[in-house]
Amino acid sequence: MTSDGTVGKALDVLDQVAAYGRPVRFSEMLAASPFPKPTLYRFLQTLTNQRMLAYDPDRQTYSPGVRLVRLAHAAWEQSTLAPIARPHIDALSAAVGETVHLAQLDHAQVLYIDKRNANKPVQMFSQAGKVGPAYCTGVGKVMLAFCDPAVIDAVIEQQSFHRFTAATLTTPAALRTELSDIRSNGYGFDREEHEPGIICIAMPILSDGGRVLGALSVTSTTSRTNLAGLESYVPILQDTASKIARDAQSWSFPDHDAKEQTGR
Amino acid sequence: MTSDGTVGKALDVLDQVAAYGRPVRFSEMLAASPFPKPTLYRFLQTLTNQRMLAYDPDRQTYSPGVRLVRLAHAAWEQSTLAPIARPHIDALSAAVGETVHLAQLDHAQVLYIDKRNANKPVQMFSQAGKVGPAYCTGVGKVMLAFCDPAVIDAVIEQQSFHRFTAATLTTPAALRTELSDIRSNGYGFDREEHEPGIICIAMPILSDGGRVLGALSVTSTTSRTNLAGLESYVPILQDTASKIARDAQSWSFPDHDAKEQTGR
DNA sequence: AAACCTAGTTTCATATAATGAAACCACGGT
DNA sequence: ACCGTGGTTTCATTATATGAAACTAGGTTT
Repeated sequence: MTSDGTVGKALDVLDQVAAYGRPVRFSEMLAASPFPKPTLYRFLQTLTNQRMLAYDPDRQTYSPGVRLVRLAHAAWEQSTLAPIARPHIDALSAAVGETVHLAQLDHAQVLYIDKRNANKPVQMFSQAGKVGPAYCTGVGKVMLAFCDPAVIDAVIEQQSFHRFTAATLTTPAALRTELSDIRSNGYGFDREEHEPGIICIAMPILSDGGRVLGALSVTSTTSRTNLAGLESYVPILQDTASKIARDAQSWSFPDHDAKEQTGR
Repeated sequence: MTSDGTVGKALDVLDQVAAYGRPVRFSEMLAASPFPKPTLYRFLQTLTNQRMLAYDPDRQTYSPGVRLVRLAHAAWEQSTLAPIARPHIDALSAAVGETVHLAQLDHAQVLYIDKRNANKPVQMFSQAGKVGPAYCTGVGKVMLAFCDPAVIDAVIEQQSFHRFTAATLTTPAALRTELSDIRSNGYGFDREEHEPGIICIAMPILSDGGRVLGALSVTSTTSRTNLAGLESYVPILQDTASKIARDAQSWSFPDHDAKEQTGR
């Protein structure tokens, strides 16, 4: 499944660099790479020439390159809910005065697409582009809950179920009952499952056909409110989600987790 | 120079998709592509499998994929000035109350890395990740002015010199004298050269060695102020730029436009 | 200072993967 | 039923990626 052709391998290398989250040396990568020395070396050269990577000659380190930022802008504007949702998120943010997140599901992980801080608007890549675990975030669980059973199985398979807090759901079984609850409610919570003191209410964004387009959430702290307090946002969240879904409808959305086109 | 190997070609295809700025059909791309039909077809398949592209089966269109957003987040955090500059930009924004831009030079174009909106937001062309022309933006001219002569020549070579407004500099000669002025002043302006009514003052961010790290600018409109008014921001801009440069120093920055590593 | 690492770079015969002309589908129109 | 356009697949040919081994530059130990 993974790695089709030379291009796939090169992109794996790119992912590997990105995964470090810091400039990384050749030897370091080599140790963790399935590729032999010269192969890895050439991939890094090629990617650097293409400015997908940036090379620091002093420290001899590689990091993700600026060309990605440019490409991502196009991706963000065309292939995510963000541009459609923007006005609705703005309105929601103004109404609730709390941190608002917009997320989509990408490859078994939650990808944050946009964000409004309570106080000041934050730029797109400062938070947007960040990924989080699907099993212990409000948006993650809510999106998962409304996916096809087959997708749910596949995604659960890939979760690490790392315990972040005392409340983290750490077993597939616990997660499945939670998903079931979410399906009957129509929305879900994060009960300090990812960070202590941080709670949120999350609402799925569903197309007419019931397909999951994304999710949005309002986040707060236990010091400011509680789950019941967050629940008062349900109407406005539902309203916002359905407006986004409506607008997305006309746009006719690409299927991000589309099955491979070819059976090969 | 362009296109080293299969990977380079695939990335060219990716760029092509991104350049359209909208979902694009296979046949449309084929018409504009140097590749023969099956080759282009396979590149699109590979990129789609890798989620660098998103394919809409209904409309049979391709757009940039979400994987890019994730990768770009890493790039933004590691290979741009943005994380280092953030606190300083925040302070600057608060002090001047106008739109503030942070930009870097990427491949003869201006890449906007971060942005703070004015209290009173004016709808404008720019956003983080967006690119603009180097020859008719404040940040572009200012960065170019302090580049090596060889780089200047190369970049000027690649400019389109499209006339956006009456004030746009449309010849290499005009641009070169402007750059010379900027070098002696230490900063530069955008005199409605890109958009009518929009003016800005731009300050380069230079390392100790005099290398161009990026630029920042304060933008306003002719209805609110004039060039002389913007000039009053020079001290705070200089201060901000030097603080960013100082912080970047310790970080030891990758060279984005590094010469190719190998003489081949 | 000679010997010896270690990390990075280059070579080159071989294996592998990309290539693209042509053939093939699928479907909407006539 | 026929044609035509747009998309997909085949397959012999060719170009490209591959990786063992050899090499080089710095730094470290004897």
